[in-house]
Amino acid sequence: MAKRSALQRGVGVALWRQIADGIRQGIATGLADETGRLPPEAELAQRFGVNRHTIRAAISALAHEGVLRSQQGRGTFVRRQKRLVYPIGERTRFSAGLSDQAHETRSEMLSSSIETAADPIAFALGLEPGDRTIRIETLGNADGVPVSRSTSWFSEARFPGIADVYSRVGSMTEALEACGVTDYRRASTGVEARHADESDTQELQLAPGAIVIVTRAMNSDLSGVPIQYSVTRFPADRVELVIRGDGATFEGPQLGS
Amino acid sequence: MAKRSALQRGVGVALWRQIADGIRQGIATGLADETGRLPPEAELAQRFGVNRHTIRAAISALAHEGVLRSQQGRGTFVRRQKRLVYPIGERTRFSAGLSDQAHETRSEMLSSSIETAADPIAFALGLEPGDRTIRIETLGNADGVPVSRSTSWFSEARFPGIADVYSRVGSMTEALEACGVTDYRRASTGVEARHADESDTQELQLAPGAIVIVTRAMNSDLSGVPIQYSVTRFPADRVELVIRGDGATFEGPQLGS
DNA sequence: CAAAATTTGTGCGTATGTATC
DNA sequence: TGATACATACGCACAAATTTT
Repeated sequence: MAKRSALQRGVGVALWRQIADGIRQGIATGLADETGRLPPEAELAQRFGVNRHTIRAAISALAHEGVLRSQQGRGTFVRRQKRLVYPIGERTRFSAGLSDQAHETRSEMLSSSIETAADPIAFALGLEPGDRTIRIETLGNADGVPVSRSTSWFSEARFPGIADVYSRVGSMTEALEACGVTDYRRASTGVEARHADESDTQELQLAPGAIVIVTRAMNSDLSGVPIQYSVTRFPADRVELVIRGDGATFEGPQLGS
Repeated sequence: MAKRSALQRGVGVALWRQIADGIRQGIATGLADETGRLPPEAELAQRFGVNRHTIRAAISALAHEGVLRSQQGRGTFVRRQKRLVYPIGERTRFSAGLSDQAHETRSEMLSSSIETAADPIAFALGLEPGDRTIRIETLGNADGVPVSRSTSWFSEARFPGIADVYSRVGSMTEALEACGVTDYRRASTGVEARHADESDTQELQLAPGAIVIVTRAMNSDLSGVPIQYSVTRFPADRVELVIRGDGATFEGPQLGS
């Protein structure tokens, strides 16, 4: 077993939170045994070099977050084990990529509105500043757990009723089909990562200090005309992106975790 | 300007660090003016709703980190403004993608070693467990700032002298060429994000609590035979990935930052 | 079935870090 | 600069639930 990375004091991040992140990370790399049971608090305390109270604070945070569950006398157990793999490629779609990894995947529309296109979005969609766009907010679930939170823009002139259709069918692919787009492609995807802000922690049910992966995506129709610009936030501890993989993913080593 | 996200007390992350992260994020979205000057501390204190001491602690941390520089009587200034865009596609290469964004990009070999292939890497490279691999550690720089930290594995049988060649030429593409690989393609890329650990903070010169984007990549030759497996860590506040973009990237809105 | 060992839950005192005023 | 309040972390002790002997 590799030596656990050293904790740092006095850097503005409490030890219990660093440990919570360490445990969360460790779960993916064999910290818990095959039954999902974590080592006892005393052992974790020794391994991390802290007091048992500090371990308990970390576990308490993860339990509150739904990652762990403790039982007096029995131990502490992992609730969810694996990360979802979200494939990104020319034919990226929400449900198609996840349906084989979870029992139930659902994309739900939260709200929609009409906006005057500001500069960057107008440029991305090939509109004039001042043209009207439809903005749609969606939440992606896998087995009841939020795994993505998207904001999408469409040209209102081209897709006037897309919000209504989408709210009924719950699938972007089907909604676009109903608007005359038989097929579309992912033209480009930007990827960033940052700390979750307040809206992330609420909408994705995250712990404060959690990490979100942010993608900015352009979808175009087959003739290359942009049809959709969207910004999506993924919880970094529940989702992993895979680019141009055929769905298979190697379980490579983590390196420094 | 969107309302700044509320700070939270008692969540294991000190206010000054939350603010430091907020400022770091805000720099990318117009917190500083065109000269790179930040609003005065008093104004920041009011905007974040904290005492000026707390703002000073945040600025001090960012200054120590090299992001800001304060001058008595003049103000506080941003040192680096934009994030590097690291393109990922079929023909992903290090220097080619960055050379137009920085004056000097360099990839430097830190060390190399010979390892017996463990399960996941052997599988990824199409080797038998027990076959020998060459492991190469590299650091990517752009204008003197670390922007990537990679660990790569190759089959020793196929590329016996690749470490020596690479350490001389400083380019993976050229090193592979010298070993008979005229061209190669990125077969798949896995993307995750996590907090920086101790080795990240040292090797990439990051602040504790910073975020790293981790990619796990497979490169194959033109006949589809895997030749390289690598794990790369990028500082999330210095680098942004773009997938299958032609290099152009839209400056879309950040949404919740 | 009973006793011992294991493991989580709780209480208290103290020292230090964080944030305000 | 101090004074104050709260959060964080430690150390020790013991209670309660569960498993093992």
